Amino acid sequence: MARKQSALDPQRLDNQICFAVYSAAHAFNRVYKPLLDQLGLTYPQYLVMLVLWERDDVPLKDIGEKLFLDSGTLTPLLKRLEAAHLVKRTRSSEDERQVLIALTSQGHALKEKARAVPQSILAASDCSVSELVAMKDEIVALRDRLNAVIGE
Amino acid sequence: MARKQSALDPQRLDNQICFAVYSAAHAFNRVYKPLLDQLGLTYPQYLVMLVLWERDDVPLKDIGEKLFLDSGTLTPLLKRLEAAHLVKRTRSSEDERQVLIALTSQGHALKEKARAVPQSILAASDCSVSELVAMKDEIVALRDRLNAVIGE
DNA sequence: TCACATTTAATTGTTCGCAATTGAATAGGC
DNA sequence: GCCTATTCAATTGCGAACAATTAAATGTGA
Repeated sequence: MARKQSALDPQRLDNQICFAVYSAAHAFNRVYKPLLDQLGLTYPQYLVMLVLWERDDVPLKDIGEKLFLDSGTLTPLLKRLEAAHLVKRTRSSEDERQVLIALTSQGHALKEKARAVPQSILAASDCSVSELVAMKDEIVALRDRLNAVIGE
Repeated sequence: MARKQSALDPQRLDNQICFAVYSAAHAFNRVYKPLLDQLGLTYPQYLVMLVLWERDDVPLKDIGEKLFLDSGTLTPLLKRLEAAHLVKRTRSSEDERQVLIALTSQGHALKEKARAVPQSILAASDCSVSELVAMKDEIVALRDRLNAVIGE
């Protein structure tokens, strides 16, 4: 039974959860794009803004830990957000190694304009909130198990 | 009840399924990295090889449709695979617009070396196969709904 | 046949994402 | 205090990812 075998073949593209996650991430990105264009943000920039809207004046390192990104990604990204007058970067006076990221008034104001984004995404998902929450929790749990393996 | 409110706030990072998917994709990538380094492949290159191991001598366009990638991504990627002697790119004689991608003998041979990869990923997932299959199917269904919205 | 639209890859420019390195600031042991 | 290790951000280089454009081949309708 060739069909049954291919349905179990772990080397088949369609059987790989990783490709499912990878392609879903790209699909989300394409849905977000037109929404975020109106805000003048890319998706990773939007993630940084979400972090800052929750807590302002945060070290770069903390943003990196929340988003699983390092300074090689964040430094140029934050410079672009600064060039767009959404954040300010200042060295901490207590610890000169740290760079603190603070919202500007424009950065604060953008939160209101961004309020409609999650609703649009929910609509595009065509799925109940409870289903999405359940999926999200499963995916987060899987991600955390994977990250635990890396940390070894 | 501040806690309950934040647990429902759709503008909070932790409540966004998209971030769950995005960060899980990166976590997978980090688990794959050391495995694929041994094969001399990046993850997107590995995906292309998976497609070719299923069916050889495929137009670039077909690879793009399977992986949801366009020529802007695939053309340079395939040139790198060609430089690594894993594939050959030739113009179709029936339709000169198309570029056909064929495995070299080295490209074929790599399939055997790659056989251990899915098992390592499964182990890192620390999860039963049936659970992973169920999650995969849910994520694929979500992805397809998102892609349907984009196509409108 | 000829004009026009469509399809397909390639190219250009911008932004991520990360490994590896560098350099400055801080912490800890002596 | 002094030497060393650690921490943190920035930098460099490479490989995606994608929008927008270009160019060539093919298809289609008058």
